[in-house]
Amino acid sequence: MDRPPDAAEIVEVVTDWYAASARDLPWREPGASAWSVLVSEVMLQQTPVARVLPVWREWCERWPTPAALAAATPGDAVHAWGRLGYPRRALRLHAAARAVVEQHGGEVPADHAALRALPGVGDYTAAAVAAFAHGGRHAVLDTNVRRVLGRVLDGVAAPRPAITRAERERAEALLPADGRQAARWSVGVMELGALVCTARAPRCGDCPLATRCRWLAAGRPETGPPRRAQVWEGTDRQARGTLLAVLRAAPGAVPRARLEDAWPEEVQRERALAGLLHDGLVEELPGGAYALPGRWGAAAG
DNA sequence: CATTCGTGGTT
DNA sequence: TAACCAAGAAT
Repeated sequence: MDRPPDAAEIVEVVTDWYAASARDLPWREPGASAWSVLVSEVMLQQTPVARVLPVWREWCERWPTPAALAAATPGDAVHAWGRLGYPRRALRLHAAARAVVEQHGGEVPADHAALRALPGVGDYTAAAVAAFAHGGRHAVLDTNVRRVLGRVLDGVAAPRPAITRAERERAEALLPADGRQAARWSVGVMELGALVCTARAPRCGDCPLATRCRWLAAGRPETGPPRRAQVWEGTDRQARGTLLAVLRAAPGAVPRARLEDAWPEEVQRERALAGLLHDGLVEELPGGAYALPGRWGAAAG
């Protein structure tokens, strides 16, 4: 449980690098609200920064507080989510906004457990919001941080698919005692993984940890079995995405025939539609039409 | 613990 | 160009 002897050194090197090399992202600005940080973190789950930026700006302008989003319909959130992918995140963010209003007086909580209890907020996002928005001292273990620590400290190219207890305890042991310094270290090591210690073509020549990296010292060995390639053509996900795209583009309700045109294969279309209805991403109207939830009467935009 | 869940840029 | 993959969460 003791801090590794060179922990302070690694933390200092990374935080110095971050101060000089970090991207200028709006949710990192001093004036960013905890709510805007939460919105960014949920949007950034499995979605690249470049695609998040314009949607995040639109959301923050339109719904600057949890109460503002809570007053909208879930369908409005799904619609404004656009093409970020994994649209259930939009639904969960909307549900989180309502929970914040109802259970936390409209203020995004600073407590990790309270954050973790919000819809769409897992271990990573709870730690990130607690740390980045509130200065709390929490280990922030996303895929970037796991990759950097795995390479530098373990000498392996990629971390295991599932996070281990030992990994979490080590990350906690690395944390500076002060919460805000810990947050700076966390965002710094995350940024290092995003910009330098990347999954595919790491730029070890630009890495501040190059002289301390076990993986680089070992000659950057490829370790572990390659991940199974994810198929896309003909999957239920593609069908769901296609159907939801039709509903997103429509001003209001959509007749069933238009969904049948969008995905002619019946068995898969019905399965996908049933899934969307089950998830609450789509609403079935009395007349046999479909719409984003709460947007059946929506005019345009 | 393994699966499911979008999307589009990069290599 | 097909494959890869980008700040995970829920079940």
